[in-house]
Amino acid sequence: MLLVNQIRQDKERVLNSLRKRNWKEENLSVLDKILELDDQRKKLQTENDSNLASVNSKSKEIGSLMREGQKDQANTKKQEVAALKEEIKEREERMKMVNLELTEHLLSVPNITHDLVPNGASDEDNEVTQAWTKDLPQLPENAIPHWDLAKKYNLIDFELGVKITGAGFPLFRGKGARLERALINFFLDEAQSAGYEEIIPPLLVNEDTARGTGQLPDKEGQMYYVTKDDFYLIPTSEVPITNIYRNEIVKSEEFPIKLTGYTPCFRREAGSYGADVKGLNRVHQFDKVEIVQISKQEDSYKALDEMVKHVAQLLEKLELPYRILRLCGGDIGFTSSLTYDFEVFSAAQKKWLEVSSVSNCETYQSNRLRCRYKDENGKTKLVHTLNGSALALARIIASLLENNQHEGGIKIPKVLIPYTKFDNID
RNA sequence: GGAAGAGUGGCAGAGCUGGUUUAAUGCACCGGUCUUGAAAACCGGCGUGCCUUCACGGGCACCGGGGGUUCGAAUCCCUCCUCUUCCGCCA
Repeated sequence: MLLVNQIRQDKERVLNSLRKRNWKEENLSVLDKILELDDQRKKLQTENDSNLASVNSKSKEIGSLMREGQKDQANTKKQEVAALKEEIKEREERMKMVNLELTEHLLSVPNITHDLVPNGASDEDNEVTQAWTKDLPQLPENAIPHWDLAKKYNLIDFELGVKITGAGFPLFRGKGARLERALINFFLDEAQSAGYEEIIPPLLVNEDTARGTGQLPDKEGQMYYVTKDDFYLIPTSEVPITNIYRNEIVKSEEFPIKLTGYTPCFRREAGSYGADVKGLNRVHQFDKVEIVQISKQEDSYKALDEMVKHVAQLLEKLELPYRILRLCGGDIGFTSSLTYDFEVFSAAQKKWLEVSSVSNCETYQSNRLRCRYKDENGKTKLVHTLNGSALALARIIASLLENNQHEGGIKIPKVLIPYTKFDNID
């Protein structure tokens, strides 16, 4: 959520950002509406505070009058207070309405985009900032897509997943399960070497937490919800991990904060059907190792670069062909200022699959989280929050299986062999 | 799940028979005096959010969350959450 002051002081920038996100001109007036509501809010509060102050002082007077036994005068004062209270009640009612409407509008405004974010309407307009310049893997004509490979080598059983739960809940077994676990451990070890502290967070979160990172209210339908206890299944470990710092004032010596965590991720993916959901391309439950950084405002883009390099290096080590995209205004997430996506080439499907998304949310999340720090002048500032996948497992497995298939099975990349304890799947 | 007790500012800890305590005191922390330097001692500062002010400053709210009683609530009532202890159940 943006601060009203960001809109007030830098309205042009916010407007340009909304245009970059392809907002219709007629919807841009929401900013004026916000400023107007904020003015109303301030006016109401000033009036109300002075009434409250007057109630406070009169109550004190009543106290001393009572002690002196001046009952009549006290009663007169009491009546004055009663009148004020009527007014206060009425005004607070209005303040509530104004605040509600103000928040509602603020929530509808996405984060301000970074200048580097390219214009564009959809994922086709994303800017390739690092293309794959070497040859793409060439597979023979009869190359097998990963869902068939998974079946052939008994690595993943999609039908059993359906039986046990439903579509989109794959069951890993044997070397498939082992490969999954190998990747998790490999990613966690790499993150640890890069200075990230490992976290194993709860997989269910409460409403405050879901609100903190911006999943609520607008992405409500994307999360699984446990009605009996009002918990949400996490769509990514970014949610519980970033919320560690909800309502905190971070001490400056704690920076840089670098956290990593492996968790399963649960996504309802309501409304997405079709070719893309085949196999592991889009599932309701998948494993992911996430990296999170919480930084001072001036350090966040350095941190973003560092995270991008970290992810790139993982893909290098896995020997997977990848490219890096800078998301355009039409594709970038609501809460992000600047996002880099990583896509891996899955050679049998002949498709680029998104395996990581690294974002700087600047103060958009921290405003909601109320996560702050003191700068060198002792001024309280909102932190910048960053998160990135390092990496999402399902699609990595998909491309690993497809790209590394050969006559005698599926070859395991060298870095993983210490983890899998086998070098080939057959 | 049942019973009892408790939740106060970074920590400790008073207040909890409602009104000069709208939060004492100690520790920690920051600044100063003293000192060659340090310690000790002394003096001062020391929460968050919002409103107002060019500024100095002033005001409002917050004592686990929410609601209520009252002229006035940390203090009384209701409700939820959390923690501790005991019982039950259970990896």
